[in-house]
Amino acid sequence: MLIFTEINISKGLYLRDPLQTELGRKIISCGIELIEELGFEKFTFGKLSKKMNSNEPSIYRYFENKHLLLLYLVVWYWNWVMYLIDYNTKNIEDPKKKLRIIIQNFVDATIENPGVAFVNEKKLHSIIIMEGSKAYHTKSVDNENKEGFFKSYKALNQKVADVILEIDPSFPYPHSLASNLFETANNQIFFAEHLPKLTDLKVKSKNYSEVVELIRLFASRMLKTEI
Amino acid sequence: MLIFTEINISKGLYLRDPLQTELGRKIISCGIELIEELGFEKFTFGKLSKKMNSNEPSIYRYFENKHLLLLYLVVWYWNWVMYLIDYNTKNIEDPKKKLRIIIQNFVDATIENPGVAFVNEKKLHSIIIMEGSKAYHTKSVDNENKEGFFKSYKALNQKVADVILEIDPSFPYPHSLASNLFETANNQIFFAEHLPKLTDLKVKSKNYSEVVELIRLFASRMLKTEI
DNA sequence: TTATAAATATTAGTAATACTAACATTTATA
DNA sequence: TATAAATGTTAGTATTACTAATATTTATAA
Repeated sequence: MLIFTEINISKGLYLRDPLQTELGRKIISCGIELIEELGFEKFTFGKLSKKMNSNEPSIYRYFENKHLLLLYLVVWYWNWVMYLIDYNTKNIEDPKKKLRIIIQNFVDATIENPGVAFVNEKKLHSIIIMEGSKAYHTKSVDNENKEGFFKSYKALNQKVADVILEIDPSFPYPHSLASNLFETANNQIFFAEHLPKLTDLKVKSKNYSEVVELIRLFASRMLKTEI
Repeated sequence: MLIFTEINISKGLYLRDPLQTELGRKIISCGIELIEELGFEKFTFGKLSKKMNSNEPSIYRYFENKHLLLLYLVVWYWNWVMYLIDYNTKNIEDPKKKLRIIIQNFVDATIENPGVAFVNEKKLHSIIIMEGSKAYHTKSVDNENKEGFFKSYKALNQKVADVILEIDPSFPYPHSLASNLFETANNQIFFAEHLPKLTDLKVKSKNYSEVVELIRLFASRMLKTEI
């Protein structure tokens, strides 16, 4: 069995590794709770420190600012999805079956058994849906890309692109399709929950089965074969 | 010829209609310049007032906060794309041809002739690519939806969904495909410009022809007919 | 066990942001 | 010319996004 580790998180993302200490793990767990509750704009390190019964300077010793904490969580999520895909596609040869599993894990990386005690995967998933794109839609994205902060997303994307090419080696846009399936999954869930006129899906109480069906149909038609 | 007006912008979005005064139009034009330059996080009304040689309280008489100014610009963009589509698909019967024109206008709503003197469409387009999704990925989205702030996006989406259904009346996800084509266009441009490993496209100096090709292939395969 | 280092907490501070109130001045309109 | 509307000016508050300095607690090593 694979072990889920965070060795893929770039050093530069944090000042002190939050996984190594109790306080660091509390920043992650309470940070997830509070960002999910308040939304990223209203979330501050001051409020987080109160929730943790700690203090602002201690948090600043771990993360330079709240943007890098969000990015850390998003990178964590990408690693978590990568782990789930690796784990669930192990020993599976059929690339179509692999893509089916990938889609399932794209849509709902929360139904799997708990990964790490201090990470609430359901709330992390909510943060990805609501705040995820803010982690890279910033003026600093190019510098952060140079620092290697997005290599998890790229690795995940490359893995999916490879499966796409296994299914159809002549498909001209494997990377675009891979990122599109991932982004579309998150986006259509957001629309279903907040702007339902922009989608045909119904999502009731976090039941994402219709989303899986949609993404499978998208993938099937794009690759001209039943996924 | 159609006239591009802003009657579709909900009253609640602003405190005083910026189109009615010189100062209001300056808020829009300088706001576009400055958000594009600084990014939305670093953009403040204080900086904007200095750029305009005006003052903060005057800006606050038009917009409650910078989030609503961004949303105003995004709604403007949706209306602008809607206008372009209406204008360019006028008297065209063939729904496939209509969808082709829609895709062209999704990808690049800037190559058309200038709409309104005080709006720099190229910079507005850059803002949409970089900051657009922040206009609705907030905790206030449900309230703002109730206020009708997203009716422009819904109307645009419905128009495209109708064309999709003209092409294939049995297609099960017309609204999802419509929103997906729009979001994918913006997203793949962002990736091409900032995280190129996540796409197969090359975008050099704002030449989006490859993006149009990609979206056309996506649409063609989804609808099982050459668009 | 004690010495020492490392981590955390406390206090206090600054500059910037996100506003609001009160009032003065300019500009438009009746 | 009177009046209202719009804009400008000044001044203020609460919050945010940090940082510095120092005290205290906790872990580890001699």
